[in-house]
This record gives sequence, structure tokens and C-alpha cells, in this order.
Amino acid sequence: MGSTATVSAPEGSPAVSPAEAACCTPTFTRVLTEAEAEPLAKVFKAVADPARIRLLSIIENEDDGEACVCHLTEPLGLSQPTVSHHLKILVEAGLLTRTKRGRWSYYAVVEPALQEFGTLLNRG
Amino acid sequence: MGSTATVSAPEGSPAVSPAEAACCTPTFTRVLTEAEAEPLAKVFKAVADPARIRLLSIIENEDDGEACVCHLTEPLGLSQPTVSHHLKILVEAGLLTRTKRGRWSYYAVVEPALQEFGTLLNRG
DNA sequence: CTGATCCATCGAAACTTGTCAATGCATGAC
DNA sequence: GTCATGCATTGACAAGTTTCGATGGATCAG
Repeated sequence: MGSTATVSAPEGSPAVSPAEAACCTPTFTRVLTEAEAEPLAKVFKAVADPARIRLLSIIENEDDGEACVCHLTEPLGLSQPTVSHHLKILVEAGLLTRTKRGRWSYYAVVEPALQEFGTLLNRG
Repeated sequence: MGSTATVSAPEGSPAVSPAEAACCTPTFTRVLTEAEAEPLAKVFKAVADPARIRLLSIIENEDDGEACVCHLTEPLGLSQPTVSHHLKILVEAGLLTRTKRGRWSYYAVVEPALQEFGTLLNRG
């Protein structure tokens, strides 16, 4: 069951101040509980792997914005089951979508979700 | 302060695919190599743990913006060596600084670094 | 129907990570 | 000096990840 942990944070008060944060606004406006920190950690775990970061960059740069598994194993240098495994994690994190057409599974980036990582992924 | 996010928009000739051009600027402007993806994954790994996320939220909400280890073990419910271990990882990731004064080690948040995670931590 | 292809899942091996108890090094109190 | 305190490091173990080869369900070509 996917459960798709996506972008959900605890309901109620936001854990973090809005983007109006200037230089002196804290990122965490309050102390987080274990239950609040856990789903956040889950999201970061999805992109805490070089293979998965590369998968996102490859798929996003495909001409038509999507790629099948058979197109991904070779540039990554990983086996097909391993690539499928990473793709599944990214789908469950809400960063990719999967569309089955014929024999192929096409994966595409969920732009709004990925762009939340923009600043971090484009550093350096 | 201009620019901010590095979500670089291509100048002149947009390498943006038709599919994406309509709604969004791509997060990855090109395919990443293993060597490029690795350090990025390392940063995400640092915050891919509930205990470390909570540590950041606790320290940032301390009255004077810093905390010693002895103040962190109890709210986390973890042993002192474990807390020291997590703190070390956060320091190595550039998210915390360590200052030794007397017998105590004081940890403080590196605000610019943490604020890069602001959008992600602000979901919900 | 038969054979080929794409891919998800299973099972296992190798590796990494989170955790603690024990140890040891500094520092300060006496 | 001696003792106590704060904390980093070590060593060990359990749990989780990454990876692969093997298997099997779909789907299409013939």
C-alpha cells in the first residue's frame, strides 16, 4: 500500500515559519515532536540517495518529460530490479508518477513536489 | 537581495521541454553524475532522521539560540552518546556549529544553511 | 497459441545506520 | 594534588538499505 507519504505535515499549526523568512526568522517556530519529525524525515530519506537523485535529474531532462525503466538502467549502471526499487520509493514520496502504457511503465517528475527541493538541489 | 533560489532559468535558448515549459522551470537543468549526486545525497541524509530534525528544532528554539548536550538528551529520550552522534552528523553537514566553553559543548543552528530547508519543512 | 519483452516482486547477501554501555579525555571544584 | 562533571569516542549489536539474480505476471508480435 503506497500510503504516499508525500508532502503531508501535521495538521494544525505549521511547524515552520512561512517563506517570508528573512535572515533572522527561525526555520522552526517550535519544538517538533517525534510524530511530527517522522514524516518530514521520510520525505528527506527519499532523496537521500545518489541513485535516486540521479533518477530525478535524468527523468526531468528526458525530451518528453518521462522515461521507462528500460531507459534508466543503463545510464545509472544499476540492475533493473534495483532501478525499479528506487523508482518505487520516489513514487511513494510523491516525487514521481507512474503511467503504464503497453508493456512499459513511464515515470515522470511531479514538478511542484520536486521544486520544493530546488534551492537545495541547485547549490554548489 | 536578488536571485535567491538557484532554480536557474536558462538564458536565451531554453532547454526546457515543451511538456514542462507550460507550467514550470525544471529543477535539474541537466543530468547529474554520480560524483555530483553524492554530496547532495549527503546533505539530505543529515536531515533524514527524526531525531536530528528534532534536535534542530529544539536548539533553534532555545532562549539564547544554543544548547549543550546535557540539555538535549532528556527531551529526545536518547542516551548521551547517541545525541552526541547525531550532533556530530549535523555539524559535519554544516547545519550546526559547536562551541566549547568550559566543560560544556554548545551547539547552535547555522541559520542560512537551515533556511534552505525552509520550504520543505513548511509543508502542510 | 508460442515466444519475446518489460517490469514488479521475492529472497538473500553485503553494507550502512541508530542505539547503547563502557571508556577515556578535559575541565573545573575542592 | 584528588574528585566530579560534561562530552566525545569506542565497540558491539539490532535494524534498516542497497543491491543483485531468479521468478512470474502482463502485454504484444508472429
